[in-house]
Amino acid sequence: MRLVVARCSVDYVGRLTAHLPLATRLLMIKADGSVLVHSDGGSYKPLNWMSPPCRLVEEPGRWVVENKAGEQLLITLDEVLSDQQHDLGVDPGLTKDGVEAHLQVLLAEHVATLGEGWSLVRREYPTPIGPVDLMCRDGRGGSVAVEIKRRGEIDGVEQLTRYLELLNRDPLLAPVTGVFAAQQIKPQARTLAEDRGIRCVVLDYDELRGRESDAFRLF
Amino acid sequence: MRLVVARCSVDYVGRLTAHLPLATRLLMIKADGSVLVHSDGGSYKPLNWMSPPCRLVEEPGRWVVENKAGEQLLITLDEVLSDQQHDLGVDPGLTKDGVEAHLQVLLAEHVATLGEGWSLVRREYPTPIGPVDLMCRDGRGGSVAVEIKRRGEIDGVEQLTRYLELLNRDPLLAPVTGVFAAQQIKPQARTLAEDRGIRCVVLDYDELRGRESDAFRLF
DNA sequence: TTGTTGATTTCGCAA
DNA sequence: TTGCGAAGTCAACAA
Repeated sequence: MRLVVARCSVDYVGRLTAHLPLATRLLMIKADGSVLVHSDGGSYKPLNWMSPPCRLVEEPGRWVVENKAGEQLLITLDEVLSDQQHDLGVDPGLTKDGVEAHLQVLLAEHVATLGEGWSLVRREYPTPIGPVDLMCRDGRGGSVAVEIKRRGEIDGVEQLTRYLELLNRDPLLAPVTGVFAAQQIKPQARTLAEDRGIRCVVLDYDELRGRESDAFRLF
Repeated sequence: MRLVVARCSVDYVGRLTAHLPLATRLLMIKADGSVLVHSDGGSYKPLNWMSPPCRLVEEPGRWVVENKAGEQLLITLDEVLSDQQHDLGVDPGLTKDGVEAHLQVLLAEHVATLGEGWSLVRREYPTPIGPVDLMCRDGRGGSVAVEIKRRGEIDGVEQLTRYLELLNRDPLLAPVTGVFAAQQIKPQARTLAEDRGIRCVVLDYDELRGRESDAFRLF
């Protein structure tokens, strides 16, 4: 990785046109040729960048970074304040926990959270327009499609609605009711869901994880 | 901005739990206290980070970055290979062109692109569930709601459908037809739209911009 | 290769 | 401040 601190102006021409006037910035050139232009603030997103695969051509006082699609990042260097190279090697990468997939696994193991006598038919129940997160049977044996989101927004309700419309065409399955389960449900999503007869359930991740621990403690 | 190259391991505990095993990485500490952990590859997104506002506490061999919500980024330093500080100053920032807002302005000024005798009623026509991008009248005086996207996907069709359903409840306005206008319309979105009687129009940004230039040339 | 969905999304605008 | 939609979204995963 090469780190250059320089007074520069930057122009991007590609999916849009963007210009950065002259200022001092950090230019990060990664081993794969990608370039990031960072200022001293903002979030993790660079002011401007070129994603790999791309190639950097260095001319005196000017860098041209171009990718296959013809998008260009032009960096005009006014003054280079620092230029250093480091060999970082390949990164072993990140391990995560706590995302939607985990929520799905947890709720699948504890469908009783949704109601007494509920049982799981299957996780990732296949339909022609995509898998339903959970297919369950409620206490009276009725089919229930459950859509799980970390944050419940209108899109999720629309998605579940499409599943329900399709599933209810199957006479062997119908009637299929719907449950929209999320850690947080936005008011507009809740209104739309309930207007369509879909039940909303707010999930408590820590509580589900707690039940998980309890289950382990039995052994 | 402070740039540290170090062999380190990183743990994030917050909205999720994530771990980075020992490796050589770039640690970028911005003036606002935010920290970015970059490897020599991947995209512009860091492997791990803490967004501002947050504060960094330096202990021997260990950095603790914490924000108000109690999310923590723990960096365990094994060996510091480089540590340098640069004064970048405040960045003047980015100017953009070519986004959806501009498309909306351009099409509003050239609704005739959509059909002969068409006129604009108003841009950002308000409804209880959000503003319709353009409300127009077609050559025969019929109301038309236009949804504009850069890339037309299913979400946009759903959105327009909700608007149309609502607008058609108003007897003074009904019947309201729909136009889904985008620079690019995905096949699935087109199928869904046309199935619902919504007309699809592919916009040519350069052509609209050209008409704009033509208009200026008249003066 | 293409499409779909999630994201510690981030970012910008408007109410 | 909050909420919502767009993003040069990116990235992972399935078809």
